[in-house]
Amino acid sequence: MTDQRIEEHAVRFKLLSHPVRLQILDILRRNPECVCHLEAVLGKPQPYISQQLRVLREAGVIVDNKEGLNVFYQLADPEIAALLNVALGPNLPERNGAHQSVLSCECPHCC
Amino acid sequence: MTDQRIEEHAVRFKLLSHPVRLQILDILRRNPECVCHLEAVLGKPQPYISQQLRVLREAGVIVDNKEGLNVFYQLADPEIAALLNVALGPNLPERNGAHQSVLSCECPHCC
DNA sequence: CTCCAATATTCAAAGTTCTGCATATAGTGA
DNA sequence: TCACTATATGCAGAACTTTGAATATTGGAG
Repeated sequence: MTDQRIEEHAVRFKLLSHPVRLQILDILRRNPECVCHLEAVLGKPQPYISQQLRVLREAGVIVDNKEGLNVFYQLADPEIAALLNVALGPNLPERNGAHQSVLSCECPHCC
Repeated sequence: MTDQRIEEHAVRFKLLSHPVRLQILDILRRNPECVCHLEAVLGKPQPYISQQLRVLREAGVIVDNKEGLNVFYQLADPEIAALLNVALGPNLPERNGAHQSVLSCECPHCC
């Protein structure tokens, strides 16, 4: 294992070592979601969510998808998905694909 | 997934997000090793290695085993082992159990 | 074009982690 | 006992992260 490869893996783990980012990834591994949805679920201010999304986006772990005014993010990294499966448990079929609407989110997917 | 469980997982990932700690864990998942061995392999000062070992020990991820003057550490956390398997690749049978002696380490296991 | 809603960016203060260095402890053998 | 070797601890400055607040951008509706 070269030093550089170790360093890359450490950087990856650092992305997962922040509670809000970890929770975002746990949500996004089930479905693509818009920022307002994450804001509603996590109960954190929108600029704060956007900042964490930026960190994940710039690391290549998630990708964004614009739909009108809304931006939908989704997990785009199979290795991260595998780590989440091991750490948090598998992304169960009944959760998978079943989009959970959230009262306080008014985006087209929730309403 | 409760906030507290997310927090616990984030703390776990943080342990793995440091290059020296990650390298230590990658070595220890193969064999128990003494501090002088890690010092020789990693090329870092001994107090620095001991400090990172302390972080891992206090988190319950490794345990220590005194043999005379030497202290041998080994991985003691199956979940961390599983994460390392996914991230760094499996701990291969031919590596497993075959202790790699290191020239600059003078401990009883290396000499 | 103008306004509004959704998201992104910037910046700075507070907190945390990293790292090096000096020093402490504990076990062993003479 | 004393000296020596292996390991552990404490501490402080530098570097990095986190978080909040203000502000900017972008796209759609009217």
